[in-house]
Amino acid sequence: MPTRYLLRVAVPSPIRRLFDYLPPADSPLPEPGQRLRVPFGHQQLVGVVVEQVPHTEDAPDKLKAALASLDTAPLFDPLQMAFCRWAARYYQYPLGEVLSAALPAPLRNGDAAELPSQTRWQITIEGLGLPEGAPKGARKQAQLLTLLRKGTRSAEDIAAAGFSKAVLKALTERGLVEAVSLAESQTFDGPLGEAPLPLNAEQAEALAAIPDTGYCVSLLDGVTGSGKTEVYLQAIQRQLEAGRQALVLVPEIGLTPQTVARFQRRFKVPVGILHSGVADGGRNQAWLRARAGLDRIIIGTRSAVFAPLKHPGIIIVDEEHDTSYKQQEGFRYSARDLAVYRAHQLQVPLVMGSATPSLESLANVAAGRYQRLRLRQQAANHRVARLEPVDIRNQPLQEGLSNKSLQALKAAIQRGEQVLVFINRRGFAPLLMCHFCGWQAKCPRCDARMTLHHKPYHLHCHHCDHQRRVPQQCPDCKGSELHHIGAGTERTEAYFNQILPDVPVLRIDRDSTRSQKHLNAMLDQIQTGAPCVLVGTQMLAKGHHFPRVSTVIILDADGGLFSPDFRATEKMAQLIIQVAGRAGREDLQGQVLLQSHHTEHPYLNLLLSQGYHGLARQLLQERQLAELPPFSFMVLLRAESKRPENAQQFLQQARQQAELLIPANPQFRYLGPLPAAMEKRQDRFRFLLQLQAHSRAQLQQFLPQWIERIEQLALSRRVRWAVDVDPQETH
DNA sequence: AGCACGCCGACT
DNA sequence: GTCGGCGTGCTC
Repeated sequence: MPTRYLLRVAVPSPIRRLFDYLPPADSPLPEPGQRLRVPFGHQQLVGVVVEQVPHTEDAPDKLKAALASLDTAPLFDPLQMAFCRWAARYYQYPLGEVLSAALPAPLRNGDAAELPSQTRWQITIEGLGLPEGAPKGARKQAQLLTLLRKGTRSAEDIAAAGFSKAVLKALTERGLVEAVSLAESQTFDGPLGEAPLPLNAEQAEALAAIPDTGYCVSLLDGVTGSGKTEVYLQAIQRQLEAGRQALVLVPEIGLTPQTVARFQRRFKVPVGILHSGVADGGRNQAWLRARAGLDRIIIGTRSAVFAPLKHPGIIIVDEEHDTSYKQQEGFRYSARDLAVYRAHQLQVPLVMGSATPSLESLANVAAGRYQRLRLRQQAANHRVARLEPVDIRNQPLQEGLSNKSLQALKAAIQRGEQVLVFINRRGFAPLLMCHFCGWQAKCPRCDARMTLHHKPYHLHCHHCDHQRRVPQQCPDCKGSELHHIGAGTERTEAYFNQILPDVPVLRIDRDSTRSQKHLNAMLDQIQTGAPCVLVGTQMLAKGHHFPRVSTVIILDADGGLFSPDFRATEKMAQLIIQVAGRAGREDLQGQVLLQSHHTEHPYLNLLLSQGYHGLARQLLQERQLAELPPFSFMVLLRAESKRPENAQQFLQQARQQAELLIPANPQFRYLGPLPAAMEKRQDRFRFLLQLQAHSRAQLQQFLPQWIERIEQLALSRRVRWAVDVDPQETH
């Protein structure tokens, strides 16, 4: 008698186990990797078949039947299933949730995995050559061109985006857009559009060192302007010529239309974009096209590391030091680290690039796991900006600026250049305080002060988004003198507007760039090269190129020197070098003024005299002495609760359980429970327990056993808890 | 995580 | 009298 097979299914639920189901009545027995709609408690979920099993281990009476099969063939191939299983195990996150995170939203919710139409509309080379916003006077046409710059679209997509047939027709007649069949977009005489740039000796050497096939991780370690992208492009070209695909990961903010346009200009192949700025439908298409092998280059942010590839050829991780590769909640994976495993699994080369490589990657080079490819030489039209400390001890400051900085700023503007002022605080003032009694505006839900914003005028908590109106008088003493203390981007912007009434001041921070249109308008204005002052936060350090900026002022370089976070100095140095990379390009000699109260601090001096790598060497030595990552492996158990004692006790008990498994010893250390850096956030009290192990294997073996015990603690259901493997933020 | 069931306070 | 607070338990 034939056995009636059961299906072992991964369901997107926080329960760390698989569930067995009877196969759905209608279809043939689903294969591993196929999606099912299943009943789960009182809801219905989309699960993925992991295995066909002849019988269930326990509770056969509880078995339910799957409701329907959602795919006729596996959506995940065996290799991808294995990749997700590995990720689930490494980050100790439920497989069902990992598989769910690997899919674009529509597929996650059970939509059919179908590519709609066989005809695609594509922007022509002429169309790409036009500036953004053209043709002038034809708004709809310009908008459609902007859409098609992101990649080809089917007629359905275009209609769904609100464009009529007439718009498409007009663009076709102007020769700016053309129809291509899917088959046609696959077959082309060669992948090249624009000609490759000539390589200098270092670039040629780097390119030659990247193998065509087989696993090999290269760290492309090159200063800004040394032409890393050209090396990526030519490495990708070889893969395209061999009929294979390239997966390119970029930081969240780095995926600008300029980046995409550069790839599209260079190659005639279809490019897929996977990132949050692309609507669900588009992302779904890109995912399916990557899987079908139709898109030959897939560019995306963090989650694109899960993109399926029919003919994998190479993986690129640009700006590998960028922290946006690590997801900071839920499934706390690092796309950069997963990319390494994926490249190994697919046996393809991986190239990571950065001007400021993470200490992790530098340690991997030192250990011989990665090969380092250095680009020290800047292109002729790039010159390194000079870093200059500005001692602001006992100096009069105007809105945070020293006289020296102010003079440099004015001089640059007078020379017709652009200036960038970097402040790591948005809003008008980080503190509202009563002059009479010292009352401060605090967030009712967090251990944080509320930031005063002027446009619109309100108080805003940057940690929980709580907002309230600004009191007219002190709520405590009724005093009417409320002082705005400290400066944020808004205040600095207002200050420059006041002292330089004829100079445009552009503020670039999360508040001012919420509208893509406004951001684009500002970027356009910057590109004109007319003198202006850019005021902004970290956003300025990423992605965008400002060739006419000659002078950069970093208002406060001290942040990274005294932080309890062991990564703070590394991050500060990366930020300074990245911001400096924005200055003094083309023909302008740039200068970067670092305002500091600690100009003789050894870290700052090392950075100034030996550059990023000099400081990195020192920091790596210190990490080694302190046995901190990357010389040990860290895991955090985070817990939060409205009752602080619950969270703290939970971690205490979790630690006891851990010590039963592995008693504390020099190779396996425990720290905590400790209050988190901001103990209260959104009305929850947060604590953490830190584990540091010398052996990654030992830690990985320990984690599932520990979590099993944690789940059995009564308190585990009364607090929110999460395991964070390789945490970025350790406070 | 959802979602239901279950047992105690301030409302139409 | 009931609407709803969140504690507790379950999900093949």
